[in-house]
Amino acid sequence: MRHASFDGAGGCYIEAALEVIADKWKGVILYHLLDEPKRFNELKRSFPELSHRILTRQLRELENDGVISRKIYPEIPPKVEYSLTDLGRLLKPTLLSLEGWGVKYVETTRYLRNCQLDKAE
Amino acid sequence: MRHASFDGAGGCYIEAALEVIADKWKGVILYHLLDEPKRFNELKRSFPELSHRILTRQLRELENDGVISRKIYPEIPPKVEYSLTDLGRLLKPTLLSLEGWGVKYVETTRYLRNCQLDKAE
DNA sequence: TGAACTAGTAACACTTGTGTTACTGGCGCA
DNA sequence: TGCGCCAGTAACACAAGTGTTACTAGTTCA
Repeated sequence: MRHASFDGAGGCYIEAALEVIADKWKGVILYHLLDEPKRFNELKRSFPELSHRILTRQLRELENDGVISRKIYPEIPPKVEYSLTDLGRLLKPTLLSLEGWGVKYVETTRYLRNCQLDKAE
Repeated sequence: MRHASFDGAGGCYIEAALEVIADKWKGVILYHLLDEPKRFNELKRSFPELSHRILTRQLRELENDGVISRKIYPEIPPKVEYSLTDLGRLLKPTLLSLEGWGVKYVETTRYLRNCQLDKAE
């Protein structure tokens, strides 16, 4: 499903961006990394519903896409820290913009839902 | 996979926003509607790889989410026009921000790809 | 001694999303 | 008469994404 190339026609860059951040957990993972690096289990604790395995994969994909970097401390027990790369940090305004719209969306649909309830009664 | 509710904790609003716009074609469809309403087949012609059926479904879902509206002109042959709702128009800065980051992402990864080629040679 | 911590990997099942094909009906045109 | 236009729907196949379970190794703590 990945595009091999992007010529920028017709909003292709939007597709490119969404391919990177739009998987189920990636947006939220990036959001949690916006301000500070986090360790693997630190992230895992942030998302109790997210399994070990899936977190690993999402992190690995984000790493391959160049938006986060993985730093391994050669300690026992192992310590691995995930942080945004320069490219990842550029996502901050975009993510905040998404969040802002998300608030409006949730408010609006909640309103619409209430309206439908009103009609139903 | 849809969330029933969003309490806003930990970037949940980002998830909410992504659930609306992040399906394969939705970002691009919205992008094409940013400036003017479009007819069904007009959109279809913009995406030759996108099948009739899929376009219908993506449009229907966007409509259910309240970001686009569907206006039927009772003519023969039928005319159906899709345009952004108020909520949809609020997405404009977000989509442009995504596009901007997409450009940087594509440039960066192209650069990285070149580097790997350099190494391989 | 055995459990829990760290950060993983491998094999598999399940769910969702995407796409294909064939069909609808009223009209214009050759 | 038969084709294409318009905007769809229905039934189905297939690919991708998500999630579950069981496993790894070295260390610390009870």
